[in-house]
Amino acid sequence: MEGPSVSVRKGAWTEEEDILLKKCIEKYGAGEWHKVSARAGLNRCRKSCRLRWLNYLSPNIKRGVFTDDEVDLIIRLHKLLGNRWSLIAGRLTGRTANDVKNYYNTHLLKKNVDRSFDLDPRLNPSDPKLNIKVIKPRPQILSKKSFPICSNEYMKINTTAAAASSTSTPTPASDNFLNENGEIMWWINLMMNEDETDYQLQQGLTDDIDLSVSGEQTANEKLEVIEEDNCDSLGELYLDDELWNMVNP
DNA sequence: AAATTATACAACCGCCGCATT
DNA sequence: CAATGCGGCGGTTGTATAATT
Repeated sequence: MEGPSVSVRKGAWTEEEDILLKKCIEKYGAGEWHKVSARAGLNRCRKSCRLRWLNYLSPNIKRGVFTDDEVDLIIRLHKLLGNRWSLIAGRLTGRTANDVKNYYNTHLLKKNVDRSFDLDPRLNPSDPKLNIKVIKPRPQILSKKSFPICSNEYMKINTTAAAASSTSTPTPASDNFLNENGEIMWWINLMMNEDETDYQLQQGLTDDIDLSVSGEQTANEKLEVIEEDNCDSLGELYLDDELWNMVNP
């Protein structure tokens, strides 16, 4: 069970609290968050301490405006991974998951939705008759339970190695990252090889939609057509009832 | 200049997976 | 096997600040 028996401080952190937390982390290291409040002399819960350190006080954090490259990477990774903010942040040096999430929600999401509605009058969210369903792409395989090697550390190590090796002799991305079942961990490959993008983006949609093949048209062929007409630049599919039934009979 | 609205982002909450007991 | 506690995550909220009316 969680939850303190006595009331703990909430809300914005003071400079004094920040100093206490910093000193504590410097002395004991980041971790054992349940001990931090006692060690630091703070009346804060473990989660609050952890969040404050990871999102604000840690010296590794990069602050300031997102560069064009970072924005581009966020868009591409979100298209692939969906709202896996920690995973996305893991590819952006110094950026936290909270930063990326906030940036996406405030800068990219709104612009994206607005642009989609401009382009297609069917996509007016205020019209209940349309019953628009927003399909956010998600990866096929990401569970740490199923594939423990799927972690930020794993990606950091292996993508770096792959990037280094690919500079001299480019190899197909599908050769680079396989899980223990021999399946392609394509979302990692994509980060290394943009040539694979189109194919993998299609694959990225299959987690949310039943793509059982029926008739002559394969699921991916169906998706290609649907995606072309209904997927916005950030990878979210907007389906009305007719299209929804088509891909999810 | 004041009031209102929009934006940005720090922080909280509830849930989950995993390890330990 | 169940209960418990922990770290971690994503969704959401609260609030300070900026922009607009």
